Amino acid sequence: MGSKPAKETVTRRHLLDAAGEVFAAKGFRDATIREICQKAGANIAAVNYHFGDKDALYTAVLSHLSEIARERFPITLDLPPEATAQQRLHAFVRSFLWRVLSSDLAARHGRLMAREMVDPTRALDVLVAERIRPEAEALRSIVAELVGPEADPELVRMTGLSVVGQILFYSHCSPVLSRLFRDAVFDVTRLERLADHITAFSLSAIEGMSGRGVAAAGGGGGVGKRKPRGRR
Amino acid sequence: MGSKPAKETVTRRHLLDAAGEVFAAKGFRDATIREICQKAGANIAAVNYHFGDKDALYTAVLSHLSEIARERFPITLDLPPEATAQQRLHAFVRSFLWRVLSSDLAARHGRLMAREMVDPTRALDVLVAERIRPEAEALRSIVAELVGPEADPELVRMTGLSVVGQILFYSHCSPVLSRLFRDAVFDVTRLERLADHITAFSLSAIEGMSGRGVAAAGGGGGVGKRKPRGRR
DNA sequence: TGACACTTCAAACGGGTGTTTGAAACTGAC
DNA sequence: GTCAGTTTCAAACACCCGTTTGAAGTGTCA
Repeated sequence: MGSKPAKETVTRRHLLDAAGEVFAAKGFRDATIREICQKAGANIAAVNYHFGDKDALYTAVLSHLSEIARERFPITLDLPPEATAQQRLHAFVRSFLWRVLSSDLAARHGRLMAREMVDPTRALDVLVAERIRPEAEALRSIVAELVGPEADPELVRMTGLSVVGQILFYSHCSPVLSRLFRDAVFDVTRLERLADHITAFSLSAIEGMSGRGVAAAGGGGGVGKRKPRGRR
Repeated sequence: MGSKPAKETVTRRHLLDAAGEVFAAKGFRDATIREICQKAGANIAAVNYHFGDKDALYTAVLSHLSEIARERFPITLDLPPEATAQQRLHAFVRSFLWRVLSSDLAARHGRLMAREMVDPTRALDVLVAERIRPEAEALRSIVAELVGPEADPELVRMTGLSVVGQILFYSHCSPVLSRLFRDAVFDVTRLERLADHITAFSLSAIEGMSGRGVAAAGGGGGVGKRKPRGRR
């Protein structure tokens, strides 16, 4: 619990930055303390002095980056509290996509999380408890509102997973994507278009699947392309 | 090119099996030759004698498992050539899901591929060229037929990625899923329901998004929620 | 200045890794 | 039984890793 606040020295910050870079690029195991220290301009013993050991450095990086990602791209971007479920879904997709693909610090968090999901370290348990579960619940409630109150809980769950699956795919498979398509760079407009697509795709799917579709109403902010009142 | 056929001795096969197990469980880097050999009941030098080095063993495992997966779960399961696009999409989703989640040998391939996608080794390039790209093209043509011939190629691409994203998510994030939901086992009926959901979700999305929607017609085999057709 | 706590440093330690080696064991044909 | 070819074996090698150590540097306050 209340461990010491960990004085913010300059070397400590350099180590944190360099470690984020190297861990994101190579993963926990393949990253070496020697490389991290060299990139940080610090001595090999600096990690052990400032953090204790490699594990502690890793979890420090993870929580640091995840805090950055959360405050830069909060799940409910700048939505008013009375936003429609459609708008909230769009905001969710958008913020997640940016967290994971935008080419700044937060993206390191994306790659780190991707690694952690496929090949968990001990840090995943607290990550699931503190970060992932709350946001999964947020998504669940959005989807539940879209699908309708009487919907099968398992349908709601699978639908939510279909949404995040579309998003995380771009993060998890980016090495494959960059090999499949040579124009696989994600600039701002590309990201926005992607967020629009995923949102429209999901809303359209939900609307079509739930015989009636609460989703058909709404019509809030310009989320999808156009919603031509689905045939069914 | 035509390297030697690699005599099939019993030790070689044991090594291949054990390596598949260990590589799938721990990844290339964390897997040790010592553990593989011990599991195979072979001497430490056996890997170098039969395969050359660790890298060669790894690529041998990868190509071995990917061949198994491809022949056990071909993309067009047992469809007749005149099957509708909807049926072909269902078969695609189903075979992919089984490749990745079914709890037999092929699933090792799934975990191995997941690792390879997030954290590529040198083997990924040939994997993309020989295995992934052809199947990506197969999916593209299915989606193109569903979306309509006049559709924007980028829409087709993003839609295809939305489909595989939903599938691979379950493979990539299984450590997270098993922590989020404690009933995260994938038995046969669960898998079938999942395949049905992803197919229905995607078809519904496509139908709703493409103003008209070729998908509306079809009505072929019961692909959506209902599932009359038993297992094979 | 001198005492003190904090931080950095070069060097080494112990352990685990993939790989090599040279001999031993085995196999099957003559 | 002999012998060549193949396969196994225990032991060692060379390397890289995370970590530790004890001394040297650095700034602060009395």
